[in-house]
Amino acid sequence: MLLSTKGRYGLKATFELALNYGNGPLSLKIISRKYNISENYLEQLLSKLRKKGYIKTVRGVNGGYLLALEPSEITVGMILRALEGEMSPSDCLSSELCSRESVCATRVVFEKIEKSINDVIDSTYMIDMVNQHREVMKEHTKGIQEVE
Amino acid sequence: MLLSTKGRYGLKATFELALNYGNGPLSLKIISRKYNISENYLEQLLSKLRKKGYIKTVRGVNGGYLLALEPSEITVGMILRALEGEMSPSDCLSSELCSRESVCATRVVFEKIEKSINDVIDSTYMIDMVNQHREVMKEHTKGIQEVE
DNA sequence: ATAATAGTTGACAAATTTACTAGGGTATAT
DNA sequence: ATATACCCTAGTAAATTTGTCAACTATTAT
Repeated sequence: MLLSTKGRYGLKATFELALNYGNGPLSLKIISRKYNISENYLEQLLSKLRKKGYIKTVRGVNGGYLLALEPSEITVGMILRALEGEMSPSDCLSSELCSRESVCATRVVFEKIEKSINDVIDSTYMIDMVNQHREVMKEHTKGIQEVE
Repeated sequence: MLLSTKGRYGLKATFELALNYGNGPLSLKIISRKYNISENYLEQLLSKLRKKGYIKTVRGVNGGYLLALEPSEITVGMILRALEGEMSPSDCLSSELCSRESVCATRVVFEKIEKSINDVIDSTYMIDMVNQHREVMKEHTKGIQEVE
């Protein structure tokens, strides 16, 4: 029931872009080094997000990636679904494989789980993550020297 | 982000035992045929549940599996965790790998997702599934002949 | 113009997990 | 005794995950 690295890496990278929002493009190299993620692998993930229109790129010297929308317009759910597909605990919710829709007791449970996950990821925006992070950082550096 | 068949099959089988609660053991053969699950595979799953003390067995002729607890004492979470491990969307929540606990913004998101999943699965008992199922069946058979 | 930087694409492969299968062993009702 | 049913371990084929690699294309500072 884990998210794969796709969703986890992709969310971290998108958060990083949100942190940097307004300061020009951030290169793949910088992001991948900061989070210790394979450059080429992360590239594939960001490519998917670009195709969805959540991020955009600037090529050439000093190029890199930027959010294509404001941090208040991008949800965790948008990112995770782009990279992981539907956040559903069971195939039988999305496909037509389940023949006993009206009767299946486990289906009802899976629907509840799915709904609870979606409630969280669709109500959490990049801006929320940024604000929360800055709040924590403020606490954290009260008297502590920290290199991020 | 799918549950594997372990969790799905195991939950279905446990639900079946809950439906049958009070009526003696139910054999592996009957359960696996009803849900179209490999007999040997399901056996391995039920073995884990037995070791956890959620179900018990009767060997020999007319033997089979029974709930070891009442349907009101067994949660969906108990079954899923026994078969899938912790229902956590990210390793960094359970392991010590994550070095930036206090600062990691994605961690906060994963914690929220995990909590929402746990809220659902720990508050849904076998008896709830049975009651819900019987309710649906009652509706469903109003004027319809159905063979379950 | 061109060197440096950066993104794009597609093939490929190691590692891991999943979903079984096989087969011998043990207990029990008849 | 024996048919039935659970118990246990090992193996394994397929799928998925998690990358890696290499060649290519595009942009821009100089």
